[in-house]
Amino acid sequence: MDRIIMHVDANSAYLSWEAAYRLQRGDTVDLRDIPSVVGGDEQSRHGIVLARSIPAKKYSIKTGEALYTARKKCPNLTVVPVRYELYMMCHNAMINIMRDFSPNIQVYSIDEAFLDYTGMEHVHGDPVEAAHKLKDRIKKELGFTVNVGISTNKLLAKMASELKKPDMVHTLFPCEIREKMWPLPVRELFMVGPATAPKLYRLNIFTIGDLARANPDLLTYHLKSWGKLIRDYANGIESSPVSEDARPPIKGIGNSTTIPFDVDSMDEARKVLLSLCEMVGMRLRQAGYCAKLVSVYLRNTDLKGRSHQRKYIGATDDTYQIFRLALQLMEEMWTGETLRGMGVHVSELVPNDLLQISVFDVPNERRKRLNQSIDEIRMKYGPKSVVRSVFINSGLAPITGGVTEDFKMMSALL
DNA sequence: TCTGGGGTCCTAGGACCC
DNA sequence: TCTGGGGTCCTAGGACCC
Repeated sequence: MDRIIMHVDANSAYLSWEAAYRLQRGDTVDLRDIPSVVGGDEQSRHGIVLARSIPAKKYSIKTGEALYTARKKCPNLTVVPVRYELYMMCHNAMINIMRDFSPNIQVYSIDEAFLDYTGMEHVHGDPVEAAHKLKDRIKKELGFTVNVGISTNKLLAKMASELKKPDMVHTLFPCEIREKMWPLPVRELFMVGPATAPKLYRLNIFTIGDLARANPDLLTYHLKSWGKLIRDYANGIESSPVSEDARPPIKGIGNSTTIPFDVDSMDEARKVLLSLCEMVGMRLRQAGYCAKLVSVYLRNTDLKGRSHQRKYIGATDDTYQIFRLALQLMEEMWTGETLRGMGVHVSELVPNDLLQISVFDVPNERRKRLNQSIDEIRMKYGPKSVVRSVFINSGLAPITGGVTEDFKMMSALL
């Protein structure tokens, strides 16, 4: 029996959410009606476009491009700052409305989720009508629009929700693939990115339909297993379940940052590294894991990145231990060139409680208790409540990571 | 004084073992 | 005198998503 899957996608999420919030607070201008973007802080060199309005799109402003170039395209562009707490609230509110239509929801990202409507016709009626009800309820109650895609699997539902925006319901059932999906540029297929698309062009594959009908051996030869995957997708073949709680265990935790100033001294690099390790360590302990592998990433002023990694004998969740290995890795890798960005990533995670104490581990109750109490204070009073003295007046954030300010909220969701 | 930050999965090549 | 072949682990890098 065919499933019925819906994919709900908030239109220009960050920007719409900010717009809805401002209108609610009495603003008279709707950001969605003017050229506007949500952008990072240029002072700390995080100045890129995170979301754009449809009028901004008309100036060919792209998500991910520098605010500097966006302003060149449109000098009177309105730029508003990011506000993750607001996004989390909007996300939660959207998911809650979705739950009225099915008990089986899979959150895909902050602005997208799947809904398994199979068997729900008896409760809420025809899927297309239900999708309209869902869309209209979100618009009326929350003040922003979504697209809903409907089909028999997650891939097609997602492709459907991308068709025409905003505020639309689309179906893309298998019998509609030829008509609605095959004429689209191949780049618009899920999993065909900026590296794969040019390879396909060279094989004379320009539309999703071209890919669907391409010789499988040719694709395998040029693209290995990737070729088979995207050819299946082009034919609408995909069968993963909408799984709410079977959320796979996390594989790794990482934090990276573009440093507000160029770094050429080991002293500064150490501080940045430490602030990254603070965040990684805290998140690792919060998730209840120890890590076996630590990786350090350096990015120079040409924006070229390199990484260097090493395994522990055993595993750890101690900030200081992570830092020590990370520092060693950085010293081995860094040739002294000017750095613009740095990252720390841990992986090969072992659940805390299953961890076997290796003979190499120095039992360090004192350090463990220290980590614990610092985490507790930070969870309660915010990440800035405990700060290592090296960061005072350093011009650096004592804890570095994209979700620092919202750590409490983000972790509450998970 | 242009280019974020969070993920997952896959592959290539070298080291090493039998 | 000769230069196999399979398997695993490790590391670095690249692909994609939001």
